[in-house]
Amino acid sequence: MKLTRAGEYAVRCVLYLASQGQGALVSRRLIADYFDIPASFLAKIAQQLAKVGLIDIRQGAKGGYVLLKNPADITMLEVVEAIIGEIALNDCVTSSDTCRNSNNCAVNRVWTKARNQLRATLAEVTFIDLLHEKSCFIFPQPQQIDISKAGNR
Amino acid sequence: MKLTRAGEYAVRCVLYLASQGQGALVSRRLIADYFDIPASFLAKIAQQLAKVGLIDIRQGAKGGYVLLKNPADITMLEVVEAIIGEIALNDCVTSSDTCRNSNNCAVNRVWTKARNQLRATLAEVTFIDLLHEKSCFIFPQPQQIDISKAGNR
DNA sequence: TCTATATAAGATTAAAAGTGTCCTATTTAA
DNA sequence: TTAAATAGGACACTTTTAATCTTATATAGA
Repeated sequence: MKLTRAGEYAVRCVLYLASQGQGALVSRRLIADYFDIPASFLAKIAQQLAKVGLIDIRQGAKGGYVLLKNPADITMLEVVEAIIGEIALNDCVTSSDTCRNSNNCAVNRVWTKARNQLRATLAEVTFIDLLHEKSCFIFPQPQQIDISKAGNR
Repeated sequence: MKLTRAGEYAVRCVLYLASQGQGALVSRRLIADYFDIPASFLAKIAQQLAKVGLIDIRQGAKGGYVLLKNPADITMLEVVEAIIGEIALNDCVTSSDTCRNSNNCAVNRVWTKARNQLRATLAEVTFIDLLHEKSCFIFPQPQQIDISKAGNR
C-alpha cells in the first residue's frame, strides 16, 4: 500500500473542509486551485468521499462540498481507505498453488501484523489533530456559516 | 508500499535457501519450479539479492544460489528492501509548491511514524523465525553440505 | 580442450494501475 | 430562463510491474 496521489489529494481536501468546519460549503474550484489539483480529478475523489458519507456534494450554481462529519470524528484511515480501498500490504501471490492457506503462513502473519499496526496508526489520528498541529498548509479563516445562504436542505 | 510480486518471490527464495542452511547451493531452476516463479524473473531478483550481499550466484554447470549470511541474521526488511528499495508509504506529492517543507507537516508526520513502525516490524523478524514457525511451505530436508562438491571458492 | 549446463545482462514486450482530460448531462441559484 | 457548478462516462497518457527473449559468459566434467 503506497498512498496514491488520489489518496493524498483526498486527505488535503478533507483537511481544507475541516479547516472551515463541519457544514461549511467550499467550492471544488477553490480546493482544486488551493492545492493545485486538477479539478476533474478532484471531482472523482470527492465522489468517493461522498459515497462513504464523509461529504455532501452540492450541484448547481454555488455548489461545492460540505463536510458531513465532525473533524474530530474523521480519521486518516477513513479518508485514505475511502480512496484506495482497505489497506493491504501484500497479495501473497493470490491463487498460487504454493500459498493457498495463507492463514497458516509465517510470512503472512508478519504482513498481517504490520498491516494491523499501520491501520491502527492511521486510525488514531483525527482531522482535528491534524489541524491543531502546525502544518505546511495555511488555510483561510473559516467563514461564518450562514445557513440561509449556504442552502442546506 | 505494497509488496510487489518480485518482493514476495525474493522472500520465498531466501526462505528456501535458508531452509537448506547457510552455504548450501540450490539451483535457480529448483527454486523457480518449487514456487512457480518464472526462471528469468527469478534471475533478476537474485541479482538484486546478490548486489546487497545476501547471496552468491554461481554461474556455469551445477550453478545456482548460495546463501551468504546466517538465516538468524537476515531480516524480512533486508530482503524486501533489497528488491523494492527503501520502504516509503507516501510521496507527499513531491515538488508541489503546496508541500515543500514536508518535515513541518502534520500529515507527513503521521506517515513517517507509520513507516518507521512498519520497518521496525519487518526488521524484527529473521528467517530463522520464519523457518521455525509452521508455514504453508514444506521444504525438502537440507542436503549435507559437501564442500568439495559444492565447489566453494 | 570440448561440450552441455547454467546463470548474466540488456533489450523488449505486455499487462495493470494510476493520473488525468474531455464531453455531454444534470442540478441549482438568481 | 440562464449561467454556474458538479456528475458521470469514455478515452488517453504515463508509470510501474511482470515478465520474456536473446546473446554472452562461466563452469563441471568427459
